[in-house]
Amino acid sequence: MASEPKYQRRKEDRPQEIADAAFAAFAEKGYAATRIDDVAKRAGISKGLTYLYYKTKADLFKAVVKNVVVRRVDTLIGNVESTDLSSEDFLRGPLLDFMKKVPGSPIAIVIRLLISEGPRHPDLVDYYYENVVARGLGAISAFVARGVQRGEFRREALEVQPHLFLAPMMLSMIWRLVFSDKPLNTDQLMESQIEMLLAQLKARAEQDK
Amino acid sequence: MASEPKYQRRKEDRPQEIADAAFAAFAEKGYAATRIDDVAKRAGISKGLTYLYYKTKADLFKAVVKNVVVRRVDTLIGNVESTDLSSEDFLRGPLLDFMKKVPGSPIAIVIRLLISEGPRHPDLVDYYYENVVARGLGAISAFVARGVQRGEFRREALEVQPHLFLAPMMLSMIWRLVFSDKPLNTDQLMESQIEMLLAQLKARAEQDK
DNA sequence: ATACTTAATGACCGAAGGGTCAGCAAGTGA
DNA sequence: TCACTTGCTGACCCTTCGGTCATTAAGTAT
Repeated sequence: MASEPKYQRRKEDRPQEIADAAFAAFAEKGYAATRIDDVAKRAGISKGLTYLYYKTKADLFKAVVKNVVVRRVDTLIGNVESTDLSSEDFLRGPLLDFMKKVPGSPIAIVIRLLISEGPRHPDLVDYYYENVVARGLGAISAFVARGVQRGEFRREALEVQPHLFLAPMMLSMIWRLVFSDKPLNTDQLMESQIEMLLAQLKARAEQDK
Repeated sequence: MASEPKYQRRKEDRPQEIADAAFAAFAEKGYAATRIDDVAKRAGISKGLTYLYYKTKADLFKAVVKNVVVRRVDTLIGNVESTDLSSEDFLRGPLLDFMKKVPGSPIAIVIRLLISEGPRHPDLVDYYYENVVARGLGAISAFVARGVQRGEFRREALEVQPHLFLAPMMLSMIWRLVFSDKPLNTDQLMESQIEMLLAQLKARAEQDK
């Protein structure tokens, strides 16, 4: 009678599994309060194995953040460039949908980690800035510029800071992270902002300053 | 010849001094990474004394947050109620000034702490919500309602969520906490938002939905 | 001066947890 | 089937740190 093997060797899958387990643990307890033992238990392996694939806890942290980022951002930014909707419809449709999803997505967790641990991992902050923030803001700026070229937006639209699109999304994210039980109609928040911005982008100049 | 006394007994001042030292330490390293020894050293006392005034590290954390909160919030909210400026001037003046200051103030630090440690201190989150967030949002709502009563704002202004006023402030705060070295004209962000909101609040209805 | 109270010290304890490594056993090839 | 490589285990080490407490000495009242 063959006895059950105690474990399987799965060199290929381990890193991803460990990173996933670490993400779950960090999400629940934060970086500092997460024990490597927890991560290992979640991944169904021994503590020692974690150190075979990630030299230190900080390395693991970095892998987790990059992992979550690369998986999602690219597809999302791609949409902005390839859509054939009118600028107005795109704002009210796909962009708004995206923004509504973010506060409840893993991206929010990553942001929480960056806020609390960022100062101790400046290289990670740079990585995140370049690959997410700068690209995201760039995509919005490009989108507005295209709207102007097409004659959908007035010329002054170019001066609107792209950050304004994201501000209510950030507030919603923080709100959910901190006051998870207090109600807030975050969707409406973002809708209102988009409408305000649209009014701003489209309006023909009516008064000179 | 009288020898220097090794220390002075200053029962009255110690709690405040310890809380201040703890705030500085938490601000620099975060809650989990702060050692009670650090706090004691900053306060110029021994570790043991800390425990005479605060039973646990968590107690100290709570004292710090409440401390920073109570000192500032009340005066700020008072302004909203006692001003004699027109609603429009108040928005562009004192409110805007206040919002510009917050991202660089200790309040930002407290928010960072709440974001990272909140889930482990639900009573603190509740305290903060009731004494800062709810009151702040309430003050804004009351301000808008008064503007409507005075005929400065249109009736629909009542439906604008007060959170919209604060969204760019939140984004600016997070930005500075995470990307302290990347430039961003946060003042302009908040100015634009206020102008957009003013347009929204004042506008006579031009179209029915 | 002297006795007394208590703020303050700092050595110490015990638990926790990051990181190591000697050895085990799962897979592999002949 | 047997030798060999290496993914994997888990006991262990050692430092760190929250929290304690016996002791000291600063202030005070008489």
